[in-house]
Amino acid sequence: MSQRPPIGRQPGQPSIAAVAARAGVSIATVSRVVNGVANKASAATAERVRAAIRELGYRPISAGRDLRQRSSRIVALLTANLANPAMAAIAAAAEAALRAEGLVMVLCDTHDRPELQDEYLLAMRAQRARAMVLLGAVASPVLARMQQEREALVFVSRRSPHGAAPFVGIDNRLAGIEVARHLLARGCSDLAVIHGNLASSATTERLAGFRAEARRLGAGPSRRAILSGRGGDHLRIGYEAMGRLLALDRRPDGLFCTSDLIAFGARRRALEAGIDAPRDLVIVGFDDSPLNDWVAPWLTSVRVPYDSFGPAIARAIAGPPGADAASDIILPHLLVARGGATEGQGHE
Amino acid sequence: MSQRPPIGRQPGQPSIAAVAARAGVSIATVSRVVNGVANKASAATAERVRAAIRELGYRPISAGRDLRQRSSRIVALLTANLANPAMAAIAAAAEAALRAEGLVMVLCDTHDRPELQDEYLLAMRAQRARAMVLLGAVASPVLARMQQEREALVFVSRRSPHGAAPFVGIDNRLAGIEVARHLLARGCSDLAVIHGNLASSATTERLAGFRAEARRLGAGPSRRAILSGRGGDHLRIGYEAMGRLLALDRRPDGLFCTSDLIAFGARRRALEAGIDAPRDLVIVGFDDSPLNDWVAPWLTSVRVPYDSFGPAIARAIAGPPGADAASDIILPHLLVARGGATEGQGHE
DNA sequence: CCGTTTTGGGTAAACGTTTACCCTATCCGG
DNA sequence: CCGGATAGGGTAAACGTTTACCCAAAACGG
Repeated sequence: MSQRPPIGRQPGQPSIAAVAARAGVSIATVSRVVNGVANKASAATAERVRAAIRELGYRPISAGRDLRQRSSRIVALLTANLANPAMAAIAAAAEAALRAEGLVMVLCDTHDRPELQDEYLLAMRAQRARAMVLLGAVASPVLARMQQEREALVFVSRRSPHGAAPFVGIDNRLAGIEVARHLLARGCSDLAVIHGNLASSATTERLAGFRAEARRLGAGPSRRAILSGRGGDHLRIGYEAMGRLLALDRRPDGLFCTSDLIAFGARRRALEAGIDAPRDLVIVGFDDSPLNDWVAPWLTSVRVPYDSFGPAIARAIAGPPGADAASDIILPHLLVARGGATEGQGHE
Repeated sequence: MSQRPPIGRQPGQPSIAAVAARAGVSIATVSRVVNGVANKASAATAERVRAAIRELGYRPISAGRDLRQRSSRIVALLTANLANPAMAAIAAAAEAALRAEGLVMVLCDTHDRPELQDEYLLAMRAQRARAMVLLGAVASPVLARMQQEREALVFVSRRSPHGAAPFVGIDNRLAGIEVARHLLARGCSDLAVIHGNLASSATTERLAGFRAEARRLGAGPSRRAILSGRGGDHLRIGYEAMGRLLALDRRPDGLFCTSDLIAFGARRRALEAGIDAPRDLVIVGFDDSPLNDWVAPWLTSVRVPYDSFGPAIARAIAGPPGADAASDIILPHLLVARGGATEGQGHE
């Protein structure tokens, strides 16, 4: 059965010992040169070592280092839903930023399920991941425990469900306010909202800002016009909720969806009922994936700055591990108006 | 400066020794129980060990195992472009399938750049990745070398640029043929093509099938109606090429884009010129991301079976490392017709 | 009842790094 | 010319697993 070569394959893979031998120094010296320890090798020696490394094509095996240092160069990114282009965009940005710091990103899709999230957290701790980045965290036992054990955690987009912790994201409340203003500025009088999981701080903050501002301007949406949906599939949530919205006696003319996917679902349902956006109904989404410019010219959306997320995440990881609240990194967002009078309002 | 605790953090992390002590056995026994080695522990002992593991919350640190076994549980997935929802969908499927096998997936975005691909390949080999999955490989020196050193490589979607190697994908040539038939069946008489990088086997095969079948049916597109674009941004390629297509004396009424993103770009340019799809122009794309149903009801596209890619990739990895040509895994595709007569043709 | 397997389990040697110590020259200020 | 710093570099001990050996006891075939 065990027809695979006993164990010692990888003929190429030169070890540090091979380099040391070739350069005529000890492995300690090679290690020090590799890691750039100062005052530990003469210029000549260092150059000899570097030459040997080049010639052999040596790269330190991470397992050795990881074992010794009790920590790896891996950073785990747990995303709630990779099918969401916005999440994918952030993941891509994070990957680029992390690798610029010499870190390796492993990607896990939790599908917003607590057990899966826990399983991943445990698996990643066994990998001695340097940090876990939660892009859309959900409450779970292991997460709670790790947070109080001060494991290196960074919450992106959605705040920790278990108290203060390092956070990277935008000002969701302010964005909600801007959306309300935008809809009213476009002449909408009957507002409605379709939102996802209220356990997400992003959702609740957006919603709170929106409602407060709409009410302040005398156009607060009725309670019956604020719909939510179960499950993680935003497309279906939007589709299904729009159906209910259409059944209302007074049809809304302005709709805020707390994610673009919800907006996609809602619009499709509306179209089926002969209602076209933005002609009959102004829809505002959230996230504004880079693809929107190409596939959704009808959708006004709040753009989160994907590219800035990468470096911000990297910074959060490099930062103090015991970072409390104050260490939040809030990035600027931008309401991108489409399909109407060409207006756009920024936020410094 | 070195204010971080000297080195021995992680108070929680129990090691195999702790488990052994608690269960009153040697670490060897613990290891054997963990790995399910038969006939090496009595039922009673095994249960005692398992109890200790549960109580301590023990998980083997991978670095230890990796070092000893000279191989990790990491599988690297190098994708050409994570911004493409189709690639993201495949990545997500692969991740799920791999983790079901106890493997961990690390994601790298090569942006279709050879140097970056090489850098990643080297980095992943240093991680002792069990296999590298190339989702859209590009020719590069390190890739060529690794392939001839029989490193575990799996090519997805796009074949290896360096000769025969394990492959997972669809029958691109056949798909191209079906696209030609579809356009003609919809009454198009002037066909055009916009394609991406010809170094991609997927592109060339699709193109070849399409041209051959169109010609056979007496409607081969003129040479001037086959356009390509430089760079990796398919959206721009489509947009720009469509511009050139519009300048042609005879405007095509059927367009084959070798990726959906190209189609998105093309359609937008067409719209700007007042040409609407599918009314004035039938566009067929390729990949058919799950989002298309929601955002692109006008786009007919060849759907690749994302979900099947995950298990197929896992199988390819588990398979013989020296797998030659014959080990290709060809998955069924499906032409999804939208925006016209509701027809759909499958392929078993 | 003897010889041979099989079962159950411990010992210790890897695996490839990093790094705390140790040691020897030099250098340099006075 | 002496004493201390510093530069340059080697030795060996971790790090946490897996697994090749070794060995005792039990089971078993005759």
